[in-house]
Amino acid sequence: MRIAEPTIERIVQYHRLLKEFLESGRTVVSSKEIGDALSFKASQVRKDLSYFGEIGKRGVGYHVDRLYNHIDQILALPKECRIALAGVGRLGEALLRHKAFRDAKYSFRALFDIDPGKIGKSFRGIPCFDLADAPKIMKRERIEVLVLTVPAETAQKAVDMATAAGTVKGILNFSPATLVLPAGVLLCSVDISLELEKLLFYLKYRENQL
Amino acid sequence: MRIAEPTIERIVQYHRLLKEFLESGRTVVSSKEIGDALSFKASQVRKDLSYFGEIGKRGVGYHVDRLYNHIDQILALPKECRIALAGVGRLGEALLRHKAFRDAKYSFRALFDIDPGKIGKSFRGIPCFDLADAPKIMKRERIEVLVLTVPAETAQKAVDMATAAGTVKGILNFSPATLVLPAGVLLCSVDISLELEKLLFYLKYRENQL
DNA sequence: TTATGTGAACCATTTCACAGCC
DNA sequence: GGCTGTGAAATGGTTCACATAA
Repeated sequence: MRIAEPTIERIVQYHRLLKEFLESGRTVVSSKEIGDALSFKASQVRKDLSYFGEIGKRGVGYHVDRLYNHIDQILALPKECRIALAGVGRLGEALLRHKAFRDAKYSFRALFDIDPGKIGKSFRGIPCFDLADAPKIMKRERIEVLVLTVPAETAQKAVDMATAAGTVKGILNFSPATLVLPAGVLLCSVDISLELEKLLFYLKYRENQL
Repeated sequence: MRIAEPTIERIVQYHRLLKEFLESGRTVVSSKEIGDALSFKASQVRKDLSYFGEIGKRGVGYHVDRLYNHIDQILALPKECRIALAGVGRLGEALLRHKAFRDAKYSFRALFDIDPGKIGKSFRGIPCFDLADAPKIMKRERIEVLVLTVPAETAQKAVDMATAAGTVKGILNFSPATLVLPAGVLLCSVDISLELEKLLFYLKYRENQL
């Protein structure tokens, strides 16, 4: 059965919340309590959790420990995930140190840029290569995930170079470009300008409605 | 009439694309051409554009100049937007210089942090204050939008401090925390860890399906 | 009695299909 | 003839309501 994107977004949030509950020594939790903590409806929580089997106890709730481990299984990576980052600018460097990647399972193996001032240097101990060498390096390092923090103009070229070797399975894209990908490569985009413009549109729009 | 969030996300993308077309000297464009460029269906593009009035010409397409200006009106800010940023870490600094904010309409007026090593200093010419002084500064500077780049643990406190004066209308949140907001404050969240976990879940999930 | 699990109802969004205008 | 604008149909996602189990 297919799992919808909004569902998996919520699953990730349940995972976080349950980790907190687990650390605070809590043993049981109801769908209502989870929903209240994350601003979802209790029925939504129950439906999401039921996609992966019957895990709660009727009349009782969910056993925190059991539910956490269950979701952990769903989200856990089978093995180490080898990552490369293209575009060693401010945002790229911020991501190298970001909490999201601070897990033993994730490892940055290579950086790419087109700036001669950066090529050959290391950042946080990770070597920066010329983007032109990406096909060779991606293959050698068996990189599966590419983090894209290049300007929009360079984004497609970076994708083409990085996916040429065929090792890349997914891209986390921070550029505002529309990308053409080889078949079978998954894309997840974070478009900061778009989020800002969306927020400002709604602020303006709401004022006009009043 | 209410405009759905997916629609406004696409509108922002039409705006970008039309700017490119305008600069390249193109004069007319069809819904199919817009759709192909951004990976949307032509019917989707037409429906989106029709929400804001009849703007195309039947049998012809959309006049690039006219359509661009039309969307520009929809998205344009009525006036300067005064922004503050809480959490002057790597990500915060990256955002201060990010292209998304590089527009005469946006102006960062204040930064906030709890690190004594940062308080009193300036970053990119913008003064950093103690988060405890946020109520006073937010009011004085009449800040309408808050960009949140603090760790999850500090996020709620930063929101409480920054919204206390009642000037803040919207928050662009980069922390993975669930926030409680005063009534009437809009929230737009960018959760980097969540996006990464989502991508990796789908990679794993897809492999298991094969 | 309490809280889950789930089919059915509901609501939102996308896509279709074609009438209407250039 | 070609392409937009738009009701209607289809799809996708959320919420309800209640049977079920502890």
